[in-house]
Amino acid sequence: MSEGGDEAYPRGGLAHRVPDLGALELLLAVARLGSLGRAARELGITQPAASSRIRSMERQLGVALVDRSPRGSRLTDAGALVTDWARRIMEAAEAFDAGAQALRGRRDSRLRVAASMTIAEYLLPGWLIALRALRPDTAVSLLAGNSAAVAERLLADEADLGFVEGLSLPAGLDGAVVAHDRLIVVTAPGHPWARRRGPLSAGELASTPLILREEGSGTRQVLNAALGGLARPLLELSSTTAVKASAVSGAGPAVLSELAVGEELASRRLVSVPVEGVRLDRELRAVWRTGHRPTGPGRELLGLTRG
Amino acid sequence: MSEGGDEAYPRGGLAHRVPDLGALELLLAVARLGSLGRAARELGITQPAASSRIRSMERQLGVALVDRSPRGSRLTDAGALVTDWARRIMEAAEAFDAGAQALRGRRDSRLRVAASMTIAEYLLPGWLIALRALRPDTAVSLLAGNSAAVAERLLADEADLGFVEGLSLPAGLDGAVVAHDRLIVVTAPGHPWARRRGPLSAGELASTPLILREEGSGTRQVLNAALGGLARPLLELSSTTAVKASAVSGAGPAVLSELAVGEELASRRLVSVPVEGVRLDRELRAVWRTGHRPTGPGRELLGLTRG
DNA sequence: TGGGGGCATAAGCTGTCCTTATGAGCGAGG
DNA sequence: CCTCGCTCATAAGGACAGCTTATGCCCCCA
Repeated sequence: MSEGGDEAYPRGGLAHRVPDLGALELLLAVARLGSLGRAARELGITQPAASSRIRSMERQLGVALVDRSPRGSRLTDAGALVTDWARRIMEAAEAFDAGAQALRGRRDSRLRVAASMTIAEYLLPGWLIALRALRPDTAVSLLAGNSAAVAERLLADEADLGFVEGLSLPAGLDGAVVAHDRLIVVTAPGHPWARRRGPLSAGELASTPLILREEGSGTRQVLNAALGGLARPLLELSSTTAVKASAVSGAGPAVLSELAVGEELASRRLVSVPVEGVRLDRELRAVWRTGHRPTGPGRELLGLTRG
Repeated sequence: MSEGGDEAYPRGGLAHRVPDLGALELLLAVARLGSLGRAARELGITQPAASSRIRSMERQLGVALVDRSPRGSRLTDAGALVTDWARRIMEAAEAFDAGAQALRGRRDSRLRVAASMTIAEYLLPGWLIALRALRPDTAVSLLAGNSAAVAERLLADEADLGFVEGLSLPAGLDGAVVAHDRLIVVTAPGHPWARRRGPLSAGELASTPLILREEGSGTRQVLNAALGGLARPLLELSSTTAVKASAVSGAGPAVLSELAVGEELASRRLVSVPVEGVRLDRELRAVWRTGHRPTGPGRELLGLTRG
């Protein structure tokens, strides 16, 4: 009765419980600039719009985010925390944007990149953000495919720079290693393997049912090759996220690319289990047509990946 | 002339170039379920709404995302990539939601947590997500503050479980180490320090101007303590993101929490420089009132953090 | 040859977010 | 002392995005 109607939080998807990207962007601007009005101006809206938007975000979250004063606005303690979490979302959005922009593949792009999936998914967006910071006017186009497709594009001079994962270099191409994609075995911290003394042997790994991506996926292929046979699936899931979620909830050990679980390892939601006697390393290479080492923006991007 | 008007991408903030969270959520559902209609039903909207929303997302991005057929919809190659990137955004949004929900701090929460900033910012959301997976009905409330405030809450029995960073345990509390917050020195891959043979000495670090958070920040305090004096700032910035961005763009070496740069290290936008002779490690502890080791949901959460 | 699942289109409604216009608190300077 | 300049809040109106219902077409299968 006396308990108004705002107790229960909104049902429905995440999107109804998390402020939209525009609101988060505004919050970050307020945090940085110290005033609603200045933040509004920076985003090209009016001060009342900003005021109302922040207010409705506070209502949605049920938390006061900014201390308003006649001399500006500062974040509350809770606001600082929310802002930090919001920043993570915006960083992911920035990566999305960088990738999507390249994917749009305008024909007038100054740099045409062809990349394999793992690289395009995990690494390229970060590189593109860095490249954008360095050379804001470089338009990049991206084509994603397997190693053979990447090689084909390069040889047909339809791409300036490629990225492939795999052991050998396709014919007609030169390359340089830019990163390593290491498959790792992970479990929830409560799993017996998390407390092992010594590393896992190849035999143990091969004989234990694992949470895996579906047959045919890249990581599954690498794992099969490394084990010299077929890995035994405990669960077969169609997305890396699903695999991670299962592992976190303790369903069993999973095998995943190291690139996919950085966050979970850092927060100890997952623990890495050492393995010996198996080559789970895979080299990720930048490649180009023999004798056509990239110049201009391609060289720039290459520099970002190799240091 | 002949080039319509959709060549230039929309001006304005990221929010105008990245689909909103609802659209991304829908895309993930389509990817998972293989049909627009099923995805619509899962999200509680109608099939035409889903159809139109996906279509406008494709228009916004300038890329076909799904192959529609009379027998369902599957992602295109580009769509799979976009979906992967979208998943990262949604994961960050999930962490935001978990944190914000706890921050709302309803009085009927079954588990009251008090945590220091670093932990609340980087680790706690992940733990809360894991806890939610394990015990969906556990309502958690979060209060963030410094170590003294956390101790005070616990001693006043206003919190069931605390998390503090620091060397010593406040009086009246028991605790257990759950993680380590290590400050690391990072540079852009092009920086001379990235190619060093041996580790950096404390003296070199102390005498080199660094990109740092502002005086008074937690990381700055730890750094000063470790160096036994004052670090020399090359730039003083007020957010971790700004520090990272400066370092990535090559402005100089920066000192940051390892937790803040996982992604950048993995993609080699930043490189970690080893340091010797300095204790940049800081232990992160779970704490509780002496003799009141948490039970129920608190024990559960503790288990997630310690394995 | 229906029936059912899939998707697309059209028309109408609603709510959100923007704008402009205005007012009120606080501090600095003539 | 008063006014200017900055801050934020409120009110009223308009534009647009996204939802719904209603429909149609396509394909497969029984």
